[in-house]
Amino acid sequence: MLSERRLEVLRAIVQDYVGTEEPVGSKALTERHNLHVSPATVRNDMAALEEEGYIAQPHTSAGRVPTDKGYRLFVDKLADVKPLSTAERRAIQNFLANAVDLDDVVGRTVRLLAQLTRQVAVVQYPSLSRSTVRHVELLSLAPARLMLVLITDTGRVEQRVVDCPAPFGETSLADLRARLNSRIVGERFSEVPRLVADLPDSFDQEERGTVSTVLSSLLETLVEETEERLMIGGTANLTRFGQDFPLTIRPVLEALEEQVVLLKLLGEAKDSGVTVRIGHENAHEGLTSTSVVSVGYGSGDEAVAKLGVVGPTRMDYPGTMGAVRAVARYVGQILAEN
Amino acid sequence: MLSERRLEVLRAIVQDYVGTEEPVGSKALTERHNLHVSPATVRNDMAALEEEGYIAQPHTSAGRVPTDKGYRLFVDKLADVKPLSTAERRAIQNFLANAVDLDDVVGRTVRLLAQLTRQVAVVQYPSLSRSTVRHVELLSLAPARLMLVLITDTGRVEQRVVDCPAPFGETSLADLRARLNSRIVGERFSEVPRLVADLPDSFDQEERGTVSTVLSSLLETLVEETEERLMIGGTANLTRFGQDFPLTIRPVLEALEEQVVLLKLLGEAKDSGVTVRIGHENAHEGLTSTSVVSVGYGSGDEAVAKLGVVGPTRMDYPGTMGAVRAVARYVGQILAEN
DNA sequence: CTTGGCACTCCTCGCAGATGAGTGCCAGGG
DNA sequence: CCCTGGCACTCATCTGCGAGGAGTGCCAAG
Repeated sequence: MLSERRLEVLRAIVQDYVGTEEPVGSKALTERHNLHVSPATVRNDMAALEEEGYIAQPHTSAGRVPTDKGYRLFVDKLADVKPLSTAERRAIQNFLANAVDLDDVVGRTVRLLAQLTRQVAVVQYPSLSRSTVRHVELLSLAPARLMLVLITDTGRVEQRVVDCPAPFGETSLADLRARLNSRIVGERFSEVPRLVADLPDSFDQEERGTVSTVLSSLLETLVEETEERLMIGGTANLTRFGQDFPLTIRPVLEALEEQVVLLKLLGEAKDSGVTVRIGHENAHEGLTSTSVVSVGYGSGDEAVAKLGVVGPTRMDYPGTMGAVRAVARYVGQILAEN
Repeated sequence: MLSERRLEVLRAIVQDYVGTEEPVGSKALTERHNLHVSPATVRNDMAALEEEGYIAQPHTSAGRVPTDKGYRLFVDKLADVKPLSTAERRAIQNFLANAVDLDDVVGRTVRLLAQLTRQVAVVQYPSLSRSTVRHVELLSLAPARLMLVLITDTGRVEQRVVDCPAPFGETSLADLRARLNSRIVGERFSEVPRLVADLPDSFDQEERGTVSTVLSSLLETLVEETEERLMIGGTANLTRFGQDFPLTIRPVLEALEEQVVLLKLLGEAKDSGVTVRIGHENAHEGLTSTSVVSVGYGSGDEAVAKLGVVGPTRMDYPGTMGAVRAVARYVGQILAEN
């Protein structure tokens, strides 16, 4: 186990390195922090920390740099989430409150996060699977062609065209529409399959085919369109990474374009509380020199989606975590108000 | 006026520079192209071209590099759009044909363009203003609360919640829905205001208020949501720019995040034919060292939206123009088929 | 366990000279 | 009149070298 002071040294190293972006030496440490010990002592501590793998030196006779393991210890034990100032909080609330629809909410959230953290922001659209049904609409486009429109409590709309095996009268349609809505409005998506299973039974033989088709299309929408959408922003902040550029930035940009990768990344976050994945903890190859700070957000107690930021492992973790948490909270509020 | 051979020299310079990314000298030119003249002659021509402002040298005793003006002449007079190979065409068709909905079409188009041109691709969603109405749906959410859903012929769906001044019965609602649809289905958006102007008159006094509210909400949707959406991709290709990175790439990434900027950029494109904006011809400051190749696309003869790519001024114009044109054509076909 | 001292490593920076690609100009030839 | 070879000149790039300095590791003493 590391002594109290050694942890203090590690904390100081992380803070300094994040601030200066340069390897930090023993002398600078004693000057900038009140450690009450001499550089030589710090050197011994550093040697121990290096031995344990928390810090490393780029080359002999250079200062030390935290390793992924060092950052991990830092966020787990040494850092407190830094709450935002009230001014910032108010700014967030105002900015989000002006959103006019779901797209706008998500768009504003992305911009906000990117600006606050000066990093790349990723926001997932409220997931269908955890939402509830606000309304289902069936429209007749042609005698044997329907359009199915699904509206969620988070304001999302999904639509899909259904080709029916046989023409379907307006009255039957109205009937189906009414029965469908009475069964599933207000229910969670995951419940829907169970709730509609026996619906075809109550229709005439000849209509049953169409009803089944519509239902399977509905269920398909539920599953398939659970395909999560997301929005990203602040990619320009990647240019602050360092100057050894193309090598670093390229794979990150590539990863950011792969929605699958991002969704997996966000998916790994815990439902509640801020999750931090540091460097090599990220499975994806292009992101081994970045950290991902993510958190779930939702209109109620439960998370309906996640959001987060992607930045260099050398980032201001307390500040970033604070910003991410605060933004998630306010987005949740906004969604709840609709 | 420049002689035939001098134009030939300019063409050779552009081609070589695009290929090698390095200033091209007189000797290399004569070796790599069959100009049938000596380096000394080429030097004279180059001096003349420089005099006219078509090329420039980064510093004395370096090769020449085309200027924006040089590229302009090149694309206007010296370059033929390079058609894609049949294999490429088939690949495009297959890839696009598998799209399941509008989002998917646009998403695939972006990826396709980015991959073909190895540059940043920008695709605008089919614009509402030039589309026609496929269906309007009115749903009752609460006694005095409606949801308005608008479906376009290009598959786009816009929805909006309307708060009514007074409760509105189901029968009146069905009535309004039917009349609305019979008037505007199949019509272009720009026609809608005229077509629905007198609709409130045919309703009872007490319902008129709600009808007007709904209609104005509809018109608002038409105007406001003509707010164009777009999708971009292939930003990772920016890393191929050069190595003087942060300076170049940063403003470009920033510009790409400003939808307004991009929309303006695409908006400047002609409706038909490929438009090329080179370097400083782009109004936006961050894009003065990039070129934008754009083209309109649509399901019929008329363009409903635009798409294009953003890349360094030093780009393969014939190839890029060919790819952009081809992709636009096939996207148009796909949209027409729905 | 802490501290000051000291030798050592090795990165960074600046400078000088060599290299070489590329140019501009000029005089001669078709 | 245009093309061509020759030639001097410019200037960015590369290389090697030495000084400077930050930072370390180790040791012996408090």
